[in-house]
Amino acid sequence: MQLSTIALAVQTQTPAMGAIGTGVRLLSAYDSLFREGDETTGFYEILSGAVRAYKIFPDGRRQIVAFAFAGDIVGFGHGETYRFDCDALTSTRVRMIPKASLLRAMRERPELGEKLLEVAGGEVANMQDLSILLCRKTAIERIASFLLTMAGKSAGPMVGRQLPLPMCRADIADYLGLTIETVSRNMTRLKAMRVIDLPNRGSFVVRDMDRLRLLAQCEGNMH
Amino acid sequence: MQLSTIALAVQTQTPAMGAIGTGVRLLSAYDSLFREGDETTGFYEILSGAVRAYKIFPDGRRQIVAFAFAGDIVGFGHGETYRFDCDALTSTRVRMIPKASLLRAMRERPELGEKLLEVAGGEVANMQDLSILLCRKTAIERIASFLLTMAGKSAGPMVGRQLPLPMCRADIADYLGLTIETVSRNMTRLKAMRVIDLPNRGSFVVRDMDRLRLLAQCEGNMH
DNA sequence: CGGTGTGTTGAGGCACATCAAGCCAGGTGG
DNA sequence: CCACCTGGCTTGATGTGCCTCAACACACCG
Repeated sequence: MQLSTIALAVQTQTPAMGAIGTGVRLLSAYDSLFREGDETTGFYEILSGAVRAYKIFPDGRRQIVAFAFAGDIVGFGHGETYRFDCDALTSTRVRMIPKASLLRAMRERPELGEKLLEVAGGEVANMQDLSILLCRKTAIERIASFLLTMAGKSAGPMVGRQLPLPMCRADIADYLGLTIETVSRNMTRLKAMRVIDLPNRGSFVVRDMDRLRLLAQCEGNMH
Repeated sequence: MQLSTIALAVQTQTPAMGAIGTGVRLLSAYDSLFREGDETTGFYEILSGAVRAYKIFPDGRRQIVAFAFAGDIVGFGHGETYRFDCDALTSTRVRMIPKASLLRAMRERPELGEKLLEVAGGEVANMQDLSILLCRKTAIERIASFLLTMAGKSAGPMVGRQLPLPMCRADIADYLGLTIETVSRNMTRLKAMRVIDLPNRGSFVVRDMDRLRLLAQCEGNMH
């Protein structure tokens, strides 16, 4: 299943991490990046595609903790071993940044440490938003918020254009703390309200950004 | 498990931090440490007492993001300005660590940066656990988890002894994403089950640690 | 063509929210 | 010392949003 991880020893240059990263890996859909309990060998910078990070409970419940897209870095927030599973949603390229070399680079360039602290801070902020979303918002508010952030992820105009939605309903449900049925119902509800359109699997269109924002902001229809 | 988001493993006695801190402030109950939007002047080490960090929404809803106790450090995960309000639960002493001096120290001793990065990572992890708690657990599971972490916070034996519970029901409710009524009902339910005891306001006793653990682990009574 | 996996739609139940009293300890003033 | 108030907590009755269970629609594939 997840054997096709071809390691390419390519030195790609991105502004983010410069010359630190070395190995680039190519993942197919649902290939694993790392598993809960694995030793944390390093961080991964997503070059293209998308991944999901999640935890599975003994009783089968699953919580997707984050989606990450091109430009994001995953692997933070773990100690000696990874605390979550992480795998690709679609065909994905990642660059591995070994922990050791990151620490070495940090010794040489302390400003890098500051930068990383900032990144970590942003991550914390995201998680706080997620917590709020999960316990203070209704189903339709959660979906609206989710679609809004998904729209924000892709470059270019956000309205009236097909935007990628690379994850399946089950992934969305497990991220938002809902069931697939509730996700489906509220998506069609948003479609009926002419706020979004669902032309096909794997993409969506924002038709009325203002109302989408309104719904996401908890102001929408809480009577 | 998921409590001290802002709270971290940096110990008071660490020589690293020791010489950095300067001003000590004394707060009474509900005195503010900082407010959302304030410029981040620095971090605070809790010397004694306890604080809560929270966000208030335009519609009045409140989400407590973390509680922090003696030995914890708050103020991480913010950019130029603080991302949430923070104030004391009880009489509390804090030591302020100015941001500038921390950055200076980081340049001189890069290993400090590592430590802080670890700390930030732990914070992210805690927030992820909180997300899981908020959307995958039932009311009684949330309360059990909460009491378990509260028990873990205080030194000494955890069973059969009065443990401090410095926050009111409303604080617990806003942390766990429940109402005060639901918190109250499930606390008395745990008491009726002889898992805990509630001798008086501001404290609780663990009577059956195994069952408390079981309940917290999502295994408890999910039919 | 049936088989499978993903998404949609419908009916009914349950956990938690909401609304509303009532309880109890601490404080204050007569 | 008691009457009264206040705020935090508990308990009860009722409503509702989401879950559960179940069937169906549809695309894809051998």
